Amino acid sequence: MTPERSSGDTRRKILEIAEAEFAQRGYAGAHLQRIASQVGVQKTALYYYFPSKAALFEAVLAGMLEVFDQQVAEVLDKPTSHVERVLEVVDRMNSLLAERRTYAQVLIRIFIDSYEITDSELLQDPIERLFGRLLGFLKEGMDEGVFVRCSSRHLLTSTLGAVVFHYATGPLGAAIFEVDDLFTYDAVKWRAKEIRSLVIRAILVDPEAATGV
Amino acid sequence: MTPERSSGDTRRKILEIAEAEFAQRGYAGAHLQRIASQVGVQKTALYYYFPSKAALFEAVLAGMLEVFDQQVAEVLDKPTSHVERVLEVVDRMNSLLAERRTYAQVLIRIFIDSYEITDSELLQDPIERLFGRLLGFLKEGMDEGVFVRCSSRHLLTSTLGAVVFHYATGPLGAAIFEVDDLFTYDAVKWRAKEIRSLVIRAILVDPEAATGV
DNA sequence: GTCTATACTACGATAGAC
DNA sequence: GTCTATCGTAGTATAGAC
Repeated sequence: MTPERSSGDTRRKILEIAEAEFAQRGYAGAHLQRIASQVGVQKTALYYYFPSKAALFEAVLAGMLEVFDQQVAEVLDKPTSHVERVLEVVDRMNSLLAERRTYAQVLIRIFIDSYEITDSELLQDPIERLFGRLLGFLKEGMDEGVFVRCSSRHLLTSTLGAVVFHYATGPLGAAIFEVDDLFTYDAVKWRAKEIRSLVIRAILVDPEAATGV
Repeated sequence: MTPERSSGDTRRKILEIAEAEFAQRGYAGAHLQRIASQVGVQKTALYYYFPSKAALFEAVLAGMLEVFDQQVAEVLDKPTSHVERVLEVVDRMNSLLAERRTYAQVLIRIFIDSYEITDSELLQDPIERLFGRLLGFLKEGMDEGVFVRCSSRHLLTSTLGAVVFHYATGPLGAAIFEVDDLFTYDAVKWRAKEIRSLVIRAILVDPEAATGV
């Protein structure tokens, strides 16, 4: 093992468990006590790594935003067509939200709980970068005439809501689907197919053209 | 004034303020202290009307679900076409979410925080009724061949996410739109137009047919 | 129907031993 | 780097006066 194994491991483990805790219970509902005991340390040990609960929350959000931004950038920087890229972004989002099952809830909470984090400088930058990237891409597609012409901002929040909300619905959403879990292999594959065809209809000027992409 | 003015008024005022408090801060983040002081009574006075914080939360959710269900039922029971009705439901939702600015957040929290409320009998019924209504309507439209054939459950969560998320985005969403407030008359009218055209493209087999409805 | 007073618990956070 | 001990605050909730 590497020399820093223990040190880096604990910090990473704290972030991982805190992410799940914040996702399920929100900022106020998450308790450092619970996080610490799941990590296997005393509550106060958390303060060695993060100066406060708010700082821990910010670190969790920043980490998640970085992953999102990296994934989105990787797709959008490809030299493929706008049609191909928008579908790949949606696919990638779906996979990411399914693979890391806390992300959808955390992402929605970034907005819903934004009263508590709007003044966080650490997050302003990644948020602006991510949304700027996506808005710019949508506008390009409209200018090229392959995406329907409309408000790119509305299209973005609508699509985001459609894509993300599904995985954030928790037990109640599972009940609607009459399954135990929305994150099984089959459920995710089904979701990918459904959200893809919805996006095709909602965004593309010529939905037929997307067949086979 | 009516004889019961004071009594009914206080209860109503508590519900109204609690709704805003729960919406903004979530269940755990809402404090009875803050609710009481905004109502203008002592914290303990709340316990005269509701036996516990959880009961108050349930009452808030139940009230909101009832309004939603009533609005949806009113539209869906009309003898008009499926195309007309689906657009009117979306319009009505948009108006309702805009008029009562806490609803979007509360609605999303019902799902996201559903770990805390899945065992509430008071809410099971209205939730099932509302979603049953909407799912049945979507299936009917598909059977009639006017809505695109796909999973009605996926279509419902996607559409719900698209419609509701926008108004739940708080200050951060406002920042994306570069406005101070998403609830101004103009902003709401704009949103109505955008979400309507998105729903037309996403749900209707023949989007052109919706012009003029 | 609303108040004062209060019990009990748990939170986030700090200080300092090891 | 993690612990024990502890502080101050604030939470939900109860009992009983008025």
